[in-house]
Amino acid sequence: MLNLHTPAAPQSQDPCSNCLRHGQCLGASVQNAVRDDEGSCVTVTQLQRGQTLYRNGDAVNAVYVVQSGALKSRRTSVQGDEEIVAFRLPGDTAGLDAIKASRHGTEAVALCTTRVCRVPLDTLRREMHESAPVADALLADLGGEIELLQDRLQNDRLPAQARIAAFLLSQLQRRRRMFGAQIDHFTLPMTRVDLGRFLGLATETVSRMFTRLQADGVIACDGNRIEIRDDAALQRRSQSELNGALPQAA
Amino acid sequence: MLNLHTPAAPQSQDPCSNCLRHGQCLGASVQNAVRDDEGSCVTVTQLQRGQTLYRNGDAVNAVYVVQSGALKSRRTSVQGDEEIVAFRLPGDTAGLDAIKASRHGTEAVALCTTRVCRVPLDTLRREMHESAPVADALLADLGGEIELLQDRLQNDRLPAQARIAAFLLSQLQRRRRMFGAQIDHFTLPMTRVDLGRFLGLATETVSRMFTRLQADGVIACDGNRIEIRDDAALQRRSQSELNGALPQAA
DNA sequence: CGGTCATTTGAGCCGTATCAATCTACGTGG
DNA sequence: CCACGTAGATTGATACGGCTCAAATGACCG
Repeated sequence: MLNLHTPAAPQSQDPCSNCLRHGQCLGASVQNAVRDDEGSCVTVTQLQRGQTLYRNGDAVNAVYVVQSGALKSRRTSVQGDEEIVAFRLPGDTAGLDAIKASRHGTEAVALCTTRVCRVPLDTLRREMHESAPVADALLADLGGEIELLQDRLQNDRLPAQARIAAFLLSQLQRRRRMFGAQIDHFTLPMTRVDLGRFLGLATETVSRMFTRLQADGVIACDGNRIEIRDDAALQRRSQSELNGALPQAA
Repeated sequence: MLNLHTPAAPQSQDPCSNCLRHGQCLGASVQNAVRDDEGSCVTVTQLQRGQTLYRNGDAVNAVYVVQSGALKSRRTSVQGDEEIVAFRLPGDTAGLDAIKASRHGTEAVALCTTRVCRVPLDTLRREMHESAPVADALLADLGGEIELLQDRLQNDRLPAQARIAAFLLSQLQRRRRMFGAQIDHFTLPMTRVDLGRFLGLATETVSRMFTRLQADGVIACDGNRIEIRDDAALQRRSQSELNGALPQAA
């Protein structure tokens, strides 16, 4: 019951100054395009864990770029249970999935303390015509969303262990792009329950796969703190080669 | 081995005149926008069953709107087997999934004799800035692709019978939008094998589900000719209510 | 007429869901 | 400070849905 809806008051000044990805996102390109004309339309908001950014059925007034923290975009299935469409990490844009419809078909909820950069939709639509960089950034984000969903579709057809392995690899790569290629451990912002709802697996299965990957020495983990001990083995398992644990010659 | 690559020579004249959806697609809005300036950049091409429109790795030079017939957009999974991302029916746009990357990540193959309307990508990108209708049509198509993939993700988590039921309903609705609400039968352009690769089911499972739906009187079918005998029952089964066959009192 | 491809049906097995129990961490109120 | 309730995580036992393997049939085509 901790879904306080109202986000904290937006902070002014340069919205990109505190962003983990300043200047490399849809929000930044809009901000740059607008700056010439008038004041800032792009505002920054902070959410606490569990707070909702927008709900299913809300009018689509803006899209949101994650600056720090993490969101989950969720849907409710016909049977009434939660399905997680995507996790949004810094640099990702949430809300684009409703750019066709006038109302959101998903909800966005903060997984931890999260800063987002709010881009009004009318600004976006206007600047898309005025500014080539904005148009490019928008098309890139939309195309990225499509690629993401296609990859997810493929992933959902792999056996459970491969889904987990592929997920961990994608998380690892995200951190590496952000913090450097030497990173080999990180903290997952989501629970096992969320992970199950994202990957289409029962929570118990998720847990069992983590246990197995640990037992085989591929990863080490303490709660949500994950250490990748064997990249290559994880890679093999993500392609459902089940012999990923053995020390292989060539 | 019947993948003759070269499509038939494009036909000139008004590209929309023979289209099942003339004037209501991305191609038409581009055509209208361009017509003012210069000659037509939008060309029509006919494909035979099995012909490839574009391949994985090809440079993305254009997107294609289906005028009549049907395409499948396919990918190859890490294990090397075909996965069908989407079927493209008249009015659908193929090739948008690569709008971010410079090369296609999917292949498009004709399921039967198919006419497509080719829209060059540079024209599209240019007119997107010049013409609001083009921008709107493009955003709508991209948003539609995202919605489609999200729906597919949900569908892939339902039991086999529900996936088939939901698929048949979606096909039925497509025909009804095109030919009228009284339609209750149609011919599927794809094989059971394709359907399995689309829905993430073994061919045998697809076949068994068709058999069961027939035995229960929900549908009748002769090969790919499908008749929907009980809309409501199909609807119930698409939500994995397994009692869909019984005659129900409210 | 023989080859290939699509479809259907049956038998058996395997992976994952489900059900159930336990354990921990955490926050709340007595 | 402790008793309690709640939520997440882990582990085991069992059931079942769909995949795999196998075989038979029919349609189409060279």
